[in-house]
Amino acid sequence: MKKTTLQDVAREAGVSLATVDRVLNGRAGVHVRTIDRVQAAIERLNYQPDRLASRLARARDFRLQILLPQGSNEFMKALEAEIRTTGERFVQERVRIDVAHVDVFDGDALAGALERLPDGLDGVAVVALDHPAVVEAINALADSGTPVVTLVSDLPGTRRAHFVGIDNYAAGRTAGTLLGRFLGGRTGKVGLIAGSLALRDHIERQYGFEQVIAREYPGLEVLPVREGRDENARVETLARALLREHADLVGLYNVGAGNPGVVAALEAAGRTRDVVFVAHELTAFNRRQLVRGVIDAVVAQDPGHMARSAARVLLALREGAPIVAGQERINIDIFVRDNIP
Amino acid sequence: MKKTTLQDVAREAGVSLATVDRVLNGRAGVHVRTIDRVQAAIERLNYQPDRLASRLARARDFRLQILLPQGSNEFMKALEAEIRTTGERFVQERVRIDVAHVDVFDGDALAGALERLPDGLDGVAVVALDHPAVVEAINALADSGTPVVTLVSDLPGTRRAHFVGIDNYAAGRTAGTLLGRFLGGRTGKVGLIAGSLALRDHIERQYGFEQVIAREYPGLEVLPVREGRDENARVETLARALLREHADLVGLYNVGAGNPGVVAALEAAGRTRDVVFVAHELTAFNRRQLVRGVIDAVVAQDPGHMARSAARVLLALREGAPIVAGQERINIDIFVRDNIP
DNA sequence: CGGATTCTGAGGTAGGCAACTCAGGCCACG
DNA sequence: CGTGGCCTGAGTTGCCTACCTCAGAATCCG
Repeated sequence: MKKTTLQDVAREAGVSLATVDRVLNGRAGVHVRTIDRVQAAIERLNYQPDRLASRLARARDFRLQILLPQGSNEFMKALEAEIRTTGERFVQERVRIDVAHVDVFDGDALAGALERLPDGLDGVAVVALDHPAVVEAINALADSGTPVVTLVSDLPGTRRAHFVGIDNYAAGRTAGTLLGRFLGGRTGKVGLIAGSLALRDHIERQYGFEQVIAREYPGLEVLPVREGRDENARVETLARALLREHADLVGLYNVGAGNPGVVAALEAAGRTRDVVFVAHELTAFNRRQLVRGVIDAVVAQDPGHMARSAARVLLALREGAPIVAGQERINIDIFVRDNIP
Repeated sequence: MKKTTLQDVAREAGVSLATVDRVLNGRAGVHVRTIDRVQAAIERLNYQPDRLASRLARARDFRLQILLPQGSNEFMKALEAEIRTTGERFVQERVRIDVAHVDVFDGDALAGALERLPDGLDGVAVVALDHPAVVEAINALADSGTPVVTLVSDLPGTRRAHFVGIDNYAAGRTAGTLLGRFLGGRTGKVGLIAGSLALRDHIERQYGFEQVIAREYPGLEVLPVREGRDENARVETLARALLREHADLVGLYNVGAGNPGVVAALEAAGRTRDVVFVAHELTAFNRRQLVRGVIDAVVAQDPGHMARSAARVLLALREGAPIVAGQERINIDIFVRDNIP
């Protein structure tokens, strides 16, 4: 049994290739009656377009737009680098990936950027911020037929087609379990540092973490969260204060970036070994500290995977191809010193 | 700057398309002088074949052959299922994936199967067994121009082009670190169960595990490894014996399959909570035990990723396309109850 | 108001896209 | 005058798309 082609469908429906193509791509200029006939033929023959052929024949390249927060942390930089690498590879597949930067914390700016996006985009990936204007802008884009995926930080209330990222609540719980188990029955206080309490992912992680500690490790007391704004210096100040004020501090969890600050504080206090420290993301720095034994575990999401997944998902959405769930799921990765890639 | 095509190369070299194509695909019937001319033109124009077009124009589909151990454990079954799923999707891309089963433990049988593979294969993935005849057969295949990758279990001495799997030594170390840290200073004996000491991956894991425990956790003593042959009943017997003979058993590491046996033994002894148990692979059973808290951590490799990676790598090798290292690296995944996908 | 003219919507034709492939053709050699 | 070796030409792959055609409706003009 040979593969059924557009030709077959055209013959079956009694129309020309162009008409079938118009129906398939939802372009105008076809009578409703004809559309029905063509669709019936497609059903009957179980026709599936050949992605290779259609990509080859397209005049225009696919254009994907990625919106990242500007001037941000190491993880975002890694993500951007991965997106660019992915972009280079996808050029060969007739896909162009553009990266733009916006101010994450300014909802109106982000919404404005979304609205001012050029026409003819085939997909948009955006690091979403929870703000009414952003919700609106994403919905408008989605409604206009441009597939939208959220990246790293989700906005579940919108009509985005997909989320490329992890469940940060589960990530926080994971951090809690690791810290709790690594402490192995020791009792005392646990310091908690977040980047900003305006970031949904940070709040979710914090919440998951606190919940696990409260429920499973009664001997541990989580201190009130402090905001480090993902800046090394500021984080260091916070960490030093925590160490100074709480002699019985046994654990530290940094929800966001700024880990060099934490490490510096631990080193200054000479407590790199006995304080269990759980951090996020497998940056070059964190990698070194894992090996040194200063960071005990890292909870991470793979920026390379995320970049590729965003591109694949957007393309699949555009081409009407199925999304392979297992492939596009972003795992909550745990790294200890022994399984660093 | 437009993309350079075969046409351009042909014009530049002063030959026809067909000739360039022959040179590109290393087919016979071209004079050495002409080959040089064409290759020079390719260099000069920095020509890169269009995979889309070539896939489309191929008369024949790509054919990949996967060789899996027969009648095996849950992980292998999951891997096979993933390979079949991958195969279904790749059909649309002109790739056919066949799966065959061989007896893993019989080196000659595996070598024979490799030698009897049909002609015209575009790639072979094999769960390798360390046996001279197998080494020989893999090298012969590779030398005949068929890309070969090893799957799950590697054979570094051969001319296989790639290994799809994890570093099992590191996986064992990871298990050791998790177990050691989870025990948090408790002292006592640690039981070690392997499937078979003829399996390279099991030995490597065991070695990595023992090394970490010996070096980092002086309070723990690893008991001599016992072979459970990946069978539940046999593993249960071993686990029961360990629990009975060692009152101070605080940890268990099962290198292979048969975890239901371990769990049954732990339950019978009423020690599901206080013995730290680290297992491998995220099977349905292990997932449940993680949630229940009987298994404390799972060290895993993602069968879906491995299936897709094997297919992608073989294709890339065949098409002369680059391999994206980050995408094809198989991670040593750590799962605790909170980050189960 | 009738016929000519211009729109407009519906649908067809043919020429790409970038490679693969097969039936020949040409030349030189024996 | 065969026979290889080397190479060309033209047809294919499955789909996209710019450019047409054509009928019927709307508009115009005398």
